Amino acid sequence: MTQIDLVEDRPKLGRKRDPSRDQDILDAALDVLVESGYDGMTVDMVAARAKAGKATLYRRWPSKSALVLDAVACLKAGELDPDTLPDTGTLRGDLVAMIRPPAIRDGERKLRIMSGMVSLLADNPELADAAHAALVEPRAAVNRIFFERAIARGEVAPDIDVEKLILIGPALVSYNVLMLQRPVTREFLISNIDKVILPAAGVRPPPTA
Amino acid sequence: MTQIDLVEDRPKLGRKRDPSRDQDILDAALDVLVESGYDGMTVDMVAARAKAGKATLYRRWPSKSALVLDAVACLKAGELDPDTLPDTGTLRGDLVAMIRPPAIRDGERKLRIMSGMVSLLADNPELADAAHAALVEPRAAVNRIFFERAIARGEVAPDIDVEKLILIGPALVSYNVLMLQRPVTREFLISNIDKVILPAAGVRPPPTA
DNA sequence: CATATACGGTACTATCGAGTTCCGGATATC
DNA sequence: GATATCCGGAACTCGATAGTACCGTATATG
Repeated sequence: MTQIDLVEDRPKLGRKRDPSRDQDILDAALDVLVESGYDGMTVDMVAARAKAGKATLYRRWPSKSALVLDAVACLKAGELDPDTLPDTGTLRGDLVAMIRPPAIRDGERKLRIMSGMVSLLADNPELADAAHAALVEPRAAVNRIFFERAIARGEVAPDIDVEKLILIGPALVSYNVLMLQRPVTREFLISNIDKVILPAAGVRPPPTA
Repeated sequence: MTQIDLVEDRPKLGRKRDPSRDQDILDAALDVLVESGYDGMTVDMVAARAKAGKATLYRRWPSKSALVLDAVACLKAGELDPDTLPDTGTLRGDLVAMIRPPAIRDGERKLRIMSGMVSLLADNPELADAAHAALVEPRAAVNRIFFERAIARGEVAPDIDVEKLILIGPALVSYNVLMLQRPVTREFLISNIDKVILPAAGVRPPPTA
């Protein structure tokens, strides 16, 4: 056996690598990705946006694709605290309570990140996994909590297909934004809840006609 | 006024342009677009696939983007004959009757064409319009017919939001394929109909439990 | 204060792809 | 059969970009 443990060649001398630059660069990468898509984005754009030298980027990531993968993987959910989640007592109340301008903006941003990579996902399982974990699953998890609460309350039947229901909202929004190129408005989200999600969940009358 | 009408410089001499090559090239362009996405596709790939010279392509279209735009715009619906459409007497029957392997394949192909261009649509309204007309609208039109028949039969209430309901299916399928990277199966489509679309339309019991 | 490394920035190399040009051969008109 | 234009194909130009090398400067250890 060769010495495997000391492989981490940590330099003991010289200036230290500034860890705060990492996040700046990853943020810049996501910004550029949103604006230009994966193919339209250049490493120089990212460096300029982060006010960093290109060499600094390549000192930390071996390639553009590795940088983007890391940027997506490090994208935090930021809305998944079960404590900060609304709990209004009704399924509709919970779903509607999630509609707030910052959440809408965040969702649209994530959608554009996704759209900038869609054509890569097919032949890049790593990226597809990272994208799913960072962009799709967090929102689905929130909905999952709402539905399980509703089941526990007896508000919806326990045999509903939760995994399907939690995807209706994201699917409608993503189709609306990416395919139809329409903005996401509060009215749109409310009508999704009242006209599609709640009927599919078997909740009788949308409280407001 | 200058002579505007004779601008069409039709050559009267020499070999004629073979119109059948047009469709071959457009088909090849769509194939490559599906497999590689807009940015991954090269004009050489398209020429090779169509067994054509690159010069032949540029004799007919001024640029790669014009070629792709034309390829998408010329993509025909091929399923919109109101005569060949199923008419089973129930909304569910009509929707289920549309589930056939060729239609599934066709739908997935259109979806991948769309995904190969998603990031272009935002700053290319022409392309967005062409994509919508060729890829989104034909399928929506079919569903619209089914829902309007159902309303005429009294099967569903006349005040339902048809324009929203006809998009549920496409939205669920596109999310399933593009975001979740899952295949489109017959069971998936059936469950979309029974668990989401029909409840949203207010059709009481999914005939099969 | 000497050494080693990180930093932002610039210049460079190598590759790749859009678009052009030219070729020999095929096919049309006159 | 002369001429003009098409065809598939190959060679070319030119701009853009991933990745590398190096600069002068800043900051850490010893």
